[in-house]
Amino acid sequence: MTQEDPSLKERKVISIGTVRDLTGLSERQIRYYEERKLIFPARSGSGIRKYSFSDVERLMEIANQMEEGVQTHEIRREWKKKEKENENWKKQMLKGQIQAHFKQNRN
Amino acid sequence: MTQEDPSLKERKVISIGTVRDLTGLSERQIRYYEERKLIFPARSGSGIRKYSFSDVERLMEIANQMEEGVQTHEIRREWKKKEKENENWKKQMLKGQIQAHFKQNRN
DNA sequence: CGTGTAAGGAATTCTGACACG
DNA sequence: CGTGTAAGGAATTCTGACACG
Repeated sequence: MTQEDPSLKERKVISIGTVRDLTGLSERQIRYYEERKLIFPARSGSGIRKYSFSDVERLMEIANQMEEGVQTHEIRREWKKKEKENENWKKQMLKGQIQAHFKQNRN
Repeated sequence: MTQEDPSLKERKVISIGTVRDLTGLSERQIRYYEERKLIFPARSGSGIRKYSFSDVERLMEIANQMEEGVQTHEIRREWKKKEKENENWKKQMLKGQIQAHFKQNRN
């Protein structure tokens, strides 16, 4: 109904204590993963970290990787890789769209 | 992906300061509307109020009503009324489903 | 490297109350 | 009735550091 929904999952509104409860991680761990550039909370005016549901999901993925013994460094590397692949995929899709468009016009 | 999504909007994870920022209402107002049974935050173990995105939406509707000069009492009354109507509507739908089912079986 | 913890301070939240109207 | 505010206390969060390994 109210149209501001699209990004509910991305809104940074959850503070670290709640994230702790949601993920089962310690605050120390959550802050550390930020230090290692795995997670990027927003900050309230007074400097308090605010997380989104997306961030919470991400933290749970990180927790899984860590359990498997993967180092934060590796997690970050893999993440960036997938990010790049995703971008390329989007580019290809766009290309396809454009070609399809011209094809249609020629018929 | 992670299957716990359905209720993202209902998860009580936002504390009152953030709700204040999101709605523009004062904390006093937010607590008062709770006192008047218009909103029902959860409580953390230590007694801190936690709101959902749904609650935030609701608060914005309340704010609109209040601006129009409607009393909390009236808002509550109207709300309960709509709730009841909604329940009846669901019952009717269910009835329809059942009838359709039997009809199909007879053919 | 990843995480626990004690330390000190700042910001948040809570309740009950007085105020105005 | 609806809301502001000062009051005192409890819970939360923050950072930088020491510890272990």
